[in-house]
Amino acid sequence: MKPKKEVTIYDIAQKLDLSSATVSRGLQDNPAINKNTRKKIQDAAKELGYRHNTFASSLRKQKTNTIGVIVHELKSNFITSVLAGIEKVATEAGYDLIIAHSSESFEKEAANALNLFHKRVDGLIASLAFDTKGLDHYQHYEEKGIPVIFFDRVEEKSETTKVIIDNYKCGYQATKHLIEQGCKRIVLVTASLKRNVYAQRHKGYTDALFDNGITYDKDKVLIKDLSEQFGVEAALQILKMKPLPDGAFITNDFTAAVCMQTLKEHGVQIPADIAIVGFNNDPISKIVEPQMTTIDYPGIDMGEIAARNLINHLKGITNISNTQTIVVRSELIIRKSSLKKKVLI
Amino acid sequence: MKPKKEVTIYDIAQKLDLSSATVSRGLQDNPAINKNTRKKIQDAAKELGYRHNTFASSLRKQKTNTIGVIVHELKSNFITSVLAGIEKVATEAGYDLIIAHSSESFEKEAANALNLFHKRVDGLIASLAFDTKGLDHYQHYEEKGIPVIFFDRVEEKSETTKVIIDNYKCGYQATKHLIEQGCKRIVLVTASLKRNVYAQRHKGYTDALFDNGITYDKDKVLIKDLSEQFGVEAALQILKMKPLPDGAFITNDFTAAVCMQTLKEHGVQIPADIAIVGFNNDPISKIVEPQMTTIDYPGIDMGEIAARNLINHLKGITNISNTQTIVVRSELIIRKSSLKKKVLI
DNA sequence: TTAAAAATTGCAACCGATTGCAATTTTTTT
DNA sequence: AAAAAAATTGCAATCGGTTGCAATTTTTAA
Repeated sequence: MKPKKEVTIYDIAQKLDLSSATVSRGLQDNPAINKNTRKKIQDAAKELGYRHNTFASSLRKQKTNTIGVIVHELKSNFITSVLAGIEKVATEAGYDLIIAHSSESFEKEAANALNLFHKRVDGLIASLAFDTKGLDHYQHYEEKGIPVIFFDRVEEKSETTKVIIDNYKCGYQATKHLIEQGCKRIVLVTASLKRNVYAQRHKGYTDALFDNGITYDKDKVLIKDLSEQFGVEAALQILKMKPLPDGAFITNDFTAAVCMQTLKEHGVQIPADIAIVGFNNDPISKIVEPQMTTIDYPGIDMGEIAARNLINHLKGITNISNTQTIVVRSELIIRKSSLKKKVLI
Repeated sequence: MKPKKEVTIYDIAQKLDLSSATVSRGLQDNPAINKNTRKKIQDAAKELGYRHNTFASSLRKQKTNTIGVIVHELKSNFITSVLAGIEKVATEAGYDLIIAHSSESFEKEAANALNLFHKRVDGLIASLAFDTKGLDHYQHYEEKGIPVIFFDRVEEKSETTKVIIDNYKCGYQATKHLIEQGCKRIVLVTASLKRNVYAQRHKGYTDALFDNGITYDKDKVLIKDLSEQFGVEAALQILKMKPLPDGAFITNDFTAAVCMQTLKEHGVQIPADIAIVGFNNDPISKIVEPQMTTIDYPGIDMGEIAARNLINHLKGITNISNTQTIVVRSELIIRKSSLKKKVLI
């Protein structure tokens, strides 16, 4: 509660009888300044309790050393993994992070994008909201030449750099796996097909059905928001289907867990009656009973890759526009929830 | 890729043949400026694609309109709820957020505190890491008169403002509930007692035992990090105890879920053999089987309260130092994992 | 010992927005 | 119509650090 006056480079300069320019350089360890002088400056700074003024610096340098991150949701194991990856790389490279989340709202996403733009982030890493249409709200960035990298939820047709997984392959594999387990009536529970990840998974699903001679039935595709509530709803819908489906591919582990639980409450045996495959390899997938077959993909790696590419671009080491799309590995992890047949391992 | 020059108030001033001072005021809707002039300025700003320069403004005004948040972990449903609460209030009040997380490391927490200090946040909201000792790393803030509010994980003896729940009561209630269900050998699985929340819960546990004539047995208290791994370890330890415990209070739902799962794999019946109470009311607590009794407390409210108090202080409406401790409601939610006796509801 | 090269340091002009106070213009009052 | 009050607008300094270029000092070479 004693608002001391801030210490500036001028105070240091005065104390050491130097110019502010020398002090500024000294604090940055600029080799143009004599080693002893540098030491003296840094010591004096410590002694006086100097703190670097980011604004003054950013104002003059026209960059902030800050990376903006926009995610569609924080309450997601995948997203927090990605953030961990981004943070690791960014911290090592001396960049700060500003994290914003859109809560799956296009409006909030656009507002965040604008806000971070005003905050003059040096670069942006983003994952789109459910209902985000187009990338016009990132227009500003392009105009100013501020690099933007998208991950996971991206706009496929765009010319931007993206870090994604092969959602088509995942959808295909998951469905094929269910078919191999003998499933013939496979439900797909997913979110808006306007979002690339869900559209691709859906395509993988339909193609796998087709390749195995199973007719696609649009009534078996349930689309909503992948919330807890939807898990219950989906289960109830499935229960109403005659004949009862014998497999379900649910593109989110939490929703899948809730759905499975509801099905079980209604006397359905998993996997005997209905085999289930989730998506994300969330910790919850190992907690539910039976443990859930799911798709694993490395959030932390995606974060690291996105951040590293962005930073390399910022430092002029590489150029983002050369790297259009980076596909990260993903794999089907088979657990009990989908195993109708006995397997020897 | 065409780095246009930034538009400044001077450009607007020139275009409208006004002074930069008038433009600055006009952009802020300062009533000292003629209404028509204000309109003209704002229109011109839009037309030219002006964007406010936060640094210049912060540099001059000596404040950033930014609140720093330090959390011990992002991968936590509770924490993300708190963040949601903080964000809601902050956004409404026109404050931005910078979120940093310490990954339960004292060093990272201190580094983050320093970094946010350098970024000149107007105020700070923080929750301490496991092993954080003392509050010396927030010393700078006090010296500069920057308000800091702690939530959940706090330093009890400190004179700071805190938003917490009554962990003692929670620990007492949870334990008492288990006793009422007939448990006599109750295990406590928790984290370092150096952290207030765990110390208080522990005290509640011991007092509840004492009040009910049960001897405290320190071998029944398992302390570690509340990780997934620890859930397994705790279960194995419990299994080794002779006679087998008949109740367990595990101060984290995820750890509790893993522990419960491991116990079940070893043939233990829940709750018949061992009744279990968790902590947090994480979504997972409703997914496990049987559904888990747990302590619910409102992360979102805690976030809102913390943010609102901080902002009110910043605006001079209230003074933080008058409000030392805010205790938020919490309650025991009884589910099947602890019900040894039949209950009529 | 002197000239040339290298190493240090300082000058001064930015970066953009804000704001106390003065100046000017407009409106109201007498 | 003149004086006083109110409404607008502008002047100019300020926030603190950065950096191109010039000036000075030191070191090395001749």
